[in-house]
Amino acid sequence: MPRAKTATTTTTPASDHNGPTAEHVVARIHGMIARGELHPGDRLPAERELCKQLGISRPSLRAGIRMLVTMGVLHSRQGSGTYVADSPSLDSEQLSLMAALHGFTFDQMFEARRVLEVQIAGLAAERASGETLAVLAEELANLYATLNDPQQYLIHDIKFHRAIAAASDNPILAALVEMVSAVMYDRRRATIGRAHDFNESQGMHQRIYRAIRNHKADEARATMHEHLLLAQHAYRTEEARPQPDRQASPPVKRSTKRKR
Amino acid sequence: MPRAKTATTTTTPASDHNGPTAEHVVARIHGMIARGELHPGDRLPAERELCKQLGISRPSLRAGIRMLVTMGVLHSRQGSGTYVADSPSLDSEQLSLMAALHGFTFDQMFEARRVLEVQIAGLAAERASGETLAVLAEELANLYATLNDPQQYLIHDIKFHRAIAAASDNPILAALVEMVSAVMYDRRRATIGRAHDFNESQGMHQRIYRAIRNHKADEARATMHEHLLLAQHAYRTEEARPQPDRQASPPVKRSTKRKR
DNA sequence: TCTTGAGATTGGTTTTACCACTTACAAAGA
DNA sequence: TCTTTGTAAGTGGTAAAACCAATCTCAAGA
Repeated sequence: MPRAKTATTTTTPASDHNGPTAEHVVARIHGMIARGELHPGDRLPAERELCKQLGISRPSLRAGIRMLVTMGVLHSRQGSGTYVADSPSLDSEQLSLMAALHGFTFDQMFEARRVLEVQIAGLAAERASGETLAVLAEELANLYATLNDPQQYLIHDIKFHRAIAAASDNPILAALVEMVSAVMYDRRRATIGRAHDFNESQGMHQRIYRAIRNHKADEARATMHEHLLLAQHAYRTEEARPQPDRQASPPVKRSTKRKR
Repeated sequence: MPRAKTATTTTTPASDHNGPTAEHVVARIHGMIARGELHPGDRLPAERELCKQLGISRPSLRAGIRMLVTMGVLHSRQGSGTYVADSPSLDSEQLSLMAALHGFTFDQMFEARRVLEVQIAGLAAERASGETLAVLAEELANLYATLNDPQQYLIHDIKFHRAIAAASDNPILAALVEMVSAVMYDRRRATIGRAHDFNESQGMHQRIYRAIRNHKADEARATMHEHLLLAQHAYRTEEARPQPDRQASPPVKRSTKRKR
């Protein structure tokens, strides 16, 4: 009878996870941040000193720090110190790994993008300022410049969509888009070479940009919606094309035990 | 160079991270999962053996494993082994920490929820099956049962919204909702005690459930939209109200000066 | 004033050892 | 024969000490 997983989950995770020590470090630093004792850009005390303050060994402290680094809350620089992150960014790798683990389909990814980015385009149209519009225009130009280079075009495609998310002026939504777009990029760059024509895609980008610049929220949403549907269809075409082989190596030792 | 550092855009490249060793472990296991050599529920080789295979020391291996555990891809059980996660779940703690770090406002959280959950309610209405509807109905009943217990009501409120996300049949969207709702819970449980009446909220839940059960997507979306707006307003009221005292967390003291 | 290099400091890695927990299995009891 | 139980092996968790590599500081020298 494993615990019923009280649904509160995560919040104060004395849950399974690792031993309490590493969690203790995370909770402690979490508390320092929540209490306002640590701000973005601040430097933490040296490891050898901090582990004394917390009364734990250095490996344990490092374990906790490593978790926070993985979460994107801290980042360490050898020889310098450990600092509080100054720009919010969710690590996209975990979504990427989950995608590989649980076989997220591309249709699901595009659906998630539609849910997020259609509304975000509307918000961006309502709020975009001169500065964010300039970033958007720059990425639009980069897209034009790389129409004949699929790999580079894909990169700037992602950046364009992220710039729109940033223009929505909601860091939470921007972070979510970053996650989803990262896993998108990971999987699509494998097949992007088989794409044959970005003119249609780029035309949509142009229209989206204009709608945002002119503060036409409805038009921005509608165009983004159409764009994502077309992109989804384009990807299906890429995927259907002959593949340079990607073996799915035979199953290995599946333990299948785990009662848990 | 396993990770895609190319499309990291404006945000910190996340390249610094830790040394390459831990990253190497993550990339290696990521590859094993992507290649289909590891499946959810599988058990990894013992640490002492795995570190020989990878040609690194045990602490380094453990550092990489700890990162994957933090991402929710693996989970370790002392005395038993390390296993591949069997249910997708993004660790919400990182969003929670980012919220504390960068001062996400509640309006931003509710806006993110609207962007996500309104469309998700529509998807749920289109796809909800008998089984998922049963889960929804159960949570609805739990809500009724806890109308007089704010803390419990809040918990089931979150679970109800998560159940809707699950009913959308898109694990990516469900994972995103879990993240956002977790940080929501963390911050609202501090003030939920000051709420005085959940009847309005519960009426909306009832209407949302009915719309989903009857497969009325438009109605589900409209009702969810209205519900989230009302909830946002209700929270503002709670926040403004004097605290009925409940030791809970002391007010944030932001007096500390920052020293770069 | 600018450069430079030595020393101190910091995080990164390894090695070794021990502890706490879990599991499997075989011996003892019914 | 079946059940119980206690031991032993194996697992992840923690700790300590030592060393490596990158960085920073700062004073000596040009």
